[in-house]
Amino acid sequence: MNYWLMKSEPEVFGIEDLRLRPAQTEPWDGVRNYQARNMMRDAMQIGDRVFFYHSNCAEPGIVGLMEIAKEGYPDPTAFDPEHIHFDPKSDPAKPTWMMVDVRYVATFARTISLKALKTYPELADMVLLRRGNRLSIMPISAAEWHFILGLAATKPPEI
DNA sequence: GCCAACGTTGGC
DNA sequence: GCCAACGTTGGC
Repeated sequence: MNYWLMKSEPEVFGIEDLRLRPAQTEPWDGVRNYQARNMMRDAMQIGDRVFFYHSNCAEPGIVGLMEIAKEGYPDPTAFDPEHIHFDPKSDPAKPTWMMVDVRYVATFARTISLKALKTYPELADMVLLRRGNRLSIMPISAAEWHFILGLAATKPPEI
């Protein structure tokens, strides 16, 4: 069992959009970064748990939980010239870009904000909090996972 | 809207 | 292979 964090801009696709999808499941398409691609292709497994992170919004932070519903497979948006994530260099016979399917699990009663996450020494080594980090998909350690779940289950983090 | 940080591109 | 220019991410 692995733990992950995946970012999305809520104005584009937020956790409420996922919750309302048929089967509450959605392909996580459009990732065009090799590190993130490698994690989806090589490491993510069905049943892995995922934090849903809202980025580029009024209150960036972790808003809920998902799980991996389908392991890495080619991202068809890379081959669609009409699509915003079209990549003319990607060969359908040898796909460059991969995606996974995610399934909705839960929405937290309150966002665990980036600002709050930064206040806990237990989370000091989180990839998310490393200076200059821009990965849209990143691993979470088991210790970090359980600590953050504890925050969500108890009183809402202040700040 | 600004801008720091980082990845990618392409000239050489 | 170097590296400057450019584009993107994402917090603020």
